[in-house]
Amino acid sequence: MVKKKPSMGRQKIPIAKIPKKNHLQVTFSKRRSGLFKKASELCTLCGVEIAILVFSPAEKVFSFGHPDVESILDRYLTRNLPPAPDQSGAQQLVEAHRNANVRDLNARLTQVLNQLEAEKKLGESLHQMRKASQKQFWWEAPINELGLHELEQLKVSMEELKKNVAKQTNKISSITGASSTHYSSPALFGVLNHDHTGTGSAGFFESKPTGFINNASTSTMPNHRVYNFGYGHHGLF
Amino acid sequence: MVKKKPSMGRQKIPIAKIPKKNHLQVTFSKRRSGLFKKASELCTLCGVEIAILVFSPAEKVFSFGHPDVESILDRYLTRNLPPAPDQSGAQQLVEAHRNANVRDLNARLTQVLNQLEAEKKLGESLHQMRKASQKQFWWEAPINELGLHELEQLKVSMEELKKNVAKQTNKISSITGASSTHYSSPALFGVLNHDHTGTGSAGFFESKPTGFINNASTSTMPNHRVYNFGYGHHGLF
DNA sequence: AGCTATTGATAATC
DNA sequence: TGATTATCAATAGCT
Repeated sequence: MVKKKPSMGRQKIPIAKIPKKNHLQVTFSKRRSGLFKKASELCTLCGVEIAILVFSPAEKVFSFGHPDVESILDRYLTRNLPPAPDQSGAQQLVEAHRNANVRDLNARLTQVLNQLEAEKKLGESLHQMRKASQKQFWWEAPINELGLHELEQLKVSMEELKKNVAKQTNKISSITGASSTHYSSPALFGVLNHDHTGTGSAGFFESKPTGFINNASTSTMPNHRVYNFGYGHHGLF
Repeated sequence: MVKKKPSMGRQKIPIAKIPKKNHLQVTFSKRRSGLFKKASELCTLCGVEIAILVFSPAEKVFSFGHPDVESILDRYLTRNLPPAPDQSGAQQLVEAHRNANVRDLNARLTQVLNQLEAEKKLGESLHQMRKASQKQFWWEAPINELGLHELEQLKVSMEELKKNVAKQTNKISSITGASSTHYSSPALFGVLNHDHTGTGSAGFFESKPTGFINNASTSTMPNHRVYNFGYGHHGLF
């Protein structure tokens, strides 16, 4: 019998930046198509409109849109558009967008600062916890070296933390009138909910080239004139 | 003997508009979450920037963005819009100034976000440990429960946090201007969702046989903290 | 690009 | 809306 060599098959991978460039490229390609496929299914199943923009590190743009990217961006940007004096439509859009951007930035900054304050409290609790633990830097030791005693200490400490968390949580909740959602990812993602008039969609993979490429499939564009708003990178892991 | 009723489990469904409204709503919610999660994973794995806009039939907009929707839309729009044709020098100055402000804001925001991210990761790590600890003898198999990767993350997170909290705190304080530990600028926004919000249910270490997770979305929105490591979130509006 | 072994996502159900 | 289970779908590692 010839010994077959079944591939190792899929293996779990940590959700962290893939180090090997070529591997990353392959994964990017596969997962991007997977993402777009998911999006298209969601469009069909639920009759929603979706636009996805992906900026690869290589200055390429991949976009997905149903019915098309531009109309969705317009809907998004045009929401609550403040009346602007005399400007071209396009300029108006950009202008409004920029203003909205500044407002959002300010709002977010303040909000994040608040949140940070809360998180810092948590961190402080952690600090206390650590102190409560007899072993000072237990987490810096290999996990397998942790003994039963240390782990018991950890448990006690976490109970302490829980109380602080609950307290802090109440504080936050009362300060802010929570009533919205948000999502987050490695760095963080916001969810905006807006009232908006719109109708269901009809077609599926229609595209509306307006000078850009875009389809329900992948589209790319060269990157000219990068207007960077000063964004760094993410990645603590 | 009561006959058990194992669910039929997942069944294949045709990719066509779901007729039943409530069913559609459920599917939309689930798949939207899945889509956003996939996107976030892609962000992390490949270091790309992604924005997703979803217009639900219910007139709502759900957006996902890393680092954030606005900056990505900016990149997309500025690339596809022609440079402003004719502007007065003064206008240009105003523009530049405003852009500088935006850049500063973005820089500060990014900085704070990075720290917040670290804090959140730590919180998530603890959350995971708590969950694992609900099982009686978690310390006997912590590595299996959490996974080596997660444990490594925990370690890194805590080291990161320890180093940053004090340092960043000072930075933030100076940026904010006056107050050091104070919830300032109550501008015009307001929801702050905290990760560790408790529902008033059992605490961290209460021995509830049934696994429970503290969720605290205030209104009608889902809480996606259930994700794996590194899933923090924040609110916007 | 194709092929599988696995992991991961999710439809059905409570 | 959240949790659980049984399946189905996506994809990591190879060729």
